[in-house]
Amino acid sequence: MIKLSTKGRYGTRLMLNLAKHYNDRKEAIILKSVSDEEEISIRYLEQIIIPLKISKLVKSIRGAGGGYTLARKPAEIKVSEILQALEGTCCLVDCVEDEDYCDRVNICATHDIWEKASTLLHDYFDKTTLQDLMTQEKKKKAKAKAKA
Amino acid sequence: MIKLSTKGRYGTRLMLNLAKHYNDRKEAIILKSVSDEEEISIRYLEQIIIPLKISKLVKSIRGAGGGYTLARKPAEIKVSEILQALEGTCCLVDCVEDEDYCDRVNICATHDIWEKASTLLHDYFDKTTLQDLMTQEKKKKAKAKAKA
DNA sequence: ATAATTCATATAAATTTATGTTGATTTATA
DNA sequence: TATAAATCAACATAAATTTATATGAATTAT
Repeated sequence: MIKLSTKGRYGTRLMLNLAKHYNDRKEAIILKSVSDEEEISIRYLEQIIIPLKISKLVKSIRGAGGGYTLARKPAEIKVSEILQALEGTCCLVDCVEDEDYCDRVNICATHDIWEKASTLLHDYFDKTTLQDLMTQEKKKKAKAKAKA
Repeated sequence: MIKLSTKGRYGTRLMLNLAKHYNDRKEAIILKSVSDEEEISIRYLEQIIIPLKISKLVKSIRGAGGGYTLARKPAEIKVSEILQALEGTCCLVDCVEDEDYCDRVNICATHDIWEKASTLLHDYFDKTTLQDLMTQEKKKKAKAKAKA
């Protein structure tokens, strides 16, 4: 499997969860709440949110009544930014990002297809925002409801 | 990083190497030769080639004078087949392949974007064959030579 | 017989994934 | 001002997976 790490997956769900509450009221959300709703260990979420904070995708409010909020509106946060913060890059292989990684780069045809594939992924994630995810989720829920 | 495993990377190079020699003469190629040319541990190649054999992408000839050959012409072997054999799937996340993996599938919007991204990747690798890679490599080498 | 080679398993090292612990720091609020 | 709630920080541990090497058995051409 070409693997998206749990950091990337959980981090995106974390951000989507913050996005949902961002719509309700702009209160700070505590990780415990995200942990309960998304069924992800709070200890792991604590590790995952650090790079999201460093990349200024979330803001933290310390102390009692504190928590986290999105730093920007859901429509202004791209999935590519989330993955960039968590995975470092959208590339499939090291040799795409770091040309010095392997001295075959200039003669290796496989390098080119991993690069092209990485671009396909990045372009897709770059045009998908948290707002898009919320819209999509509403659709899905309506569909699931209609089915029941 | 959305990571293509070394199995997938090395396995594709292994197949491309066999493809190159398939053109010369259709002799069996020993892994030692692939190991030398691609600078990949022969022990690791031995492990990687097993699933390729199981998926009938390569044929093995045992004993002295033996080795491996492609089971079909390079133009008839898709990169998607190689990755399928080595990675099990082209999917980015388990929940795309196995709907029972997570009970949120029907309400989770992130599932949908991983699925869409997986499809993008698969479609691309499905239209790329070993022959395409060889053509691409010739181009690259000519370019590198012209530059020098 | 011998040497070359695949085939099969075992082991080891590295990384990812996840949880646990302890405590410091900040801040709302009673 | 004391207390509780929450982030922040720095570890330590452990399970699972990936990556890689090691050893030897089985097969076959010469």
